[in-house]
Amino acid sequence: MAKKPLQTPSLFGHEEEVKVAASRATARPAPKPTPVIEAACYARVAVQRPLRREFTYAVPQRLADRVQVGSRVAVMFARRRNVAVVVGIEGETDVPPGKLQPILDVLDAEPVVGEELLGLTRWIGERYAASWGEALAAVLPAPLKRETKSKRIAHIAARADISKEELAELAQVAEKQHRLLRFLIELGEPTEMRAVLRRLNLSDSPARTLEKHGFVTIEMVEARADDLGARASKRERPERLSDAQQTAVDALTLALDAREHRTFLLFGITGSGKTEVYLRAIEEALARGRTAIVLVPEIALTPQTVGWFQSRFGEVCVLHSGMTDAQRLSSWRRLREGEVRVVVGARSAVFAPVENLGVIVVDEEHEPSFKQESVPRYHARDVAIERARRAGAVCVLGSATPSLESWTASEAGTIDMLTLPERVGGGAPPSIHVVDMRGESERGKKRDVFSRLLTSFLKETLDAGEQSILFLNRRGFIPVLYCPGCEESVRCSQCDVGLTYHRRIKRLVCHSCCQEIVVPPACPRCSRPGLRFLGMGSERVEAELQEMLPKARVRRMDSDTMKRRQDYEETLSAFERHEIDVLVGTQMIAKGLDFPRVTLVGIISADPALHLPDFRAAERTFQLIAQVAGRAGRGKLLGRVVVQTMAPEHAAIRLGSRADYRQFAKEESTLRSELGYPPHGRIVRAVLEDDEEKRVDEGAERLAEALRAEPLSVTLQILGPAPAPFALLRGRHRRHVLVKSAPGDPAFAQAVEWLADRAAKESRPNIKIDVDPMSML
DNA sequence: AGCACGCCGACT
DNA sequence: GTCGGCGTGCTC
Repeated sequence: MAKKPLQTPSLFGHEEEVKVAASRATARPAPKPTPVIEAACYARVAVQRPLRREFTYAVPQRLADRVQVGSRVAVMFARRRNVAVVVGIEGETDVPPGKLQPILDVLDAEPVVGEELLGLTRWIGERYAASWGEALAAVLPAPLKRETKSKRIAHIAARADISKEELAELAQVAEKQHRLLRFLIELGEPTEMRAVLRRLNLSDSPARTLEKHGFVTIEMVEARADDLGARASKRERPERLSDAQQTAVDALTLALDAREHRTFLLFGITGSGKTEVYLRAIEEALARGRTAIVLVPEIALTPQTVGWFQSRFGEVCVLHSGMTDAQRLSSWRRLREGEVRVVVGARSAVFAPVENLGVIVVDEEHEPSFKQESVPRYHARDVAIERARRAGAVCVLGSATPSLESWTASEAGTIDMLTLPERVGGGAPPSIHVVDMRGESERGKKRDVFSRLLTSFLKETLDAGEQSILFLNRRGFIPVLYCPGCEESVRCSQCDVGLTYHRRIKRLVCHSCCQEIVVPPACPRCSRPGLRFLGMGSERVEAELQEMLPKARVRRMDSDTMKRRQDYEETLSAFERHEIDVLVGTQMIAKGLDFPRVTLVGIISADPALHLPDFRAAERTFQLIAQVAGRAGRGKLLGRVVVQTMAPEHAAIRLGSRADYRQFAKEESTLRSELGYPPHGRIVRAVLEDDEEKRVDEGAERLAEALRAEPLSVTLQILGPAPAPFALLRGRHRRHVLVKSAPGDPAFAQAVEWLADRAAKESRPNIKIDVDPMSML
């Protein structure tokens, strides 16, 4: 379908050629040849730049019959050759002829984007303060965003035999190179250079110098990643559904037949059979000749999940971040051709180019990973609802712990609620035990990791030949190195984040920028000795558990031990085969794993999530407890859950442990409404960043002041400027300004517009606009 | 975002 | 005297 340009591009593609030509041209005074263009008509075009407007190009006679709305075209833009998307065709233009440029080529025989996605991307641009072109870029698979076919990216790796002496010498003369090299040695394998440099906040200059001196090798490789096949995980098609499931399926089918848009909240506890409802809804859509999109959180997009859909529907397209560009392109084409009618994927699959959409499922709709944290900062759930609305399709939001936004909408009747109140296939819900850790320290005995109750449960479970999962949302051995002198913890000089001690490498690590330092003998701030380790991370939990239960087969699963996808697969299958008795892990093990022999789940501490500087902290904690608890007793065996906390009276923990969502939603909703937080209002957040503190301070101050002076802000609440929760991140100082509005206040969109314009005008400090932020971090 | 243009400090 | 830092303004 997508046609290649007629003439073969050079080895490096058009961009390079043009760049050379342009830089040569700058030597001469007038680089503009301004030929008179015979225009058949004019095309409005969106480019992938943060310019919130479109540009007009002349359509030459020879291309007139090939230029269509939704086609990709090649144009000169800002003196470079670019791919753009035609968003409109006009008979005339008021662009002065001197500025008008021609369309150079049409890159597709058929438009790549249909009317529906064109409208949707325009909506995204407006809603999320992005340009239409940026929103379109989120839709198109990477290869279609370039004119040349393949993309090569730089990978960097340290030489294998670098000596201690070489490293030590480098540390003396070139600090940046040393930091980079140490990081690469630790990684041990070739890694995408851009990502590494970004992580360490370095330019490519230290990397090039290291290469010149033979410490590292940099090579250009084709983008490539692991293939995510489906695993033979069938889900039997039950002959009968439970009454609640049947009611839900009937409601969805009815809506499908009405061919009108409806959004449903499918509220059902873990194990209540939500997946079967999705599967039936998709069956019904397919039976009516329509198509389906299933969105799941990235972390839940496992071969197992894919398998459920594949075994039921045969051909299913999968879209996820681990795929190569070529794989994504091929999935995309098959969907566009109508060859495959069901797609399962993460966030961006909401843009799958299917026609005649019947149903969009958003599973675990409360998951924060549905919010994209780069431009365009869209929320896939909200985009799904909007897309379904435009397509006259049914949207199903599924969750055991819905976002307060969806819950409130269903209570208000904006969306319809379907409830699955009980577990299908029997299986009693687990018993939940909250342990107040303030009562556990006893005559100097170390009980800060395992309470007496959890200890005895762990022993019993092991003796019974069953499995346990221990959860702690913190990596490392001990998270805090604390100075009693100045009552502060040792923090990263670049990020102002507390450093975590990792025993394996015997160093303090910043979990934000990966910088590592040796443990200082005295407090870096007040230079008094006597630094103390406080608290715990997953590494320490693992170590103490092994000490306590020497016979138990313990495995830790966090981003330190699971560097690659296959590590993850390997550990999970070992756990499934019961070669592991206790799995210790972070966030990674909280979701979606389904093991029938797990009868004990322990949350080592529920508190860290509770203290995040975020108005959703309580909601997150509630969800976490409910989710982790859902891992216990998924089979025939009875499950037990232990939740350890210093704040047992907190609503999130009190109600989370009883899985009383309704009550929690009620209490939390009241708190939010008092403060005007979502869902009782909307937020747009401006984050200002600069490496000079004074500049951000002043910039943030000016921005808040100017916005407050605008007439549009009379109904708005403008908070700040304040230091952002990471006031210093990778060496950049951060401030933020929050704008809150009442629901439905038209001033909200105006404020977004105002901020977007300002962000476009000012480059220092850099301003980022996040509409409906999911996190303040 | 890129990228070119244009104006002030440390090097051959 | 020039190379090169980054502030400013523009992109049909």
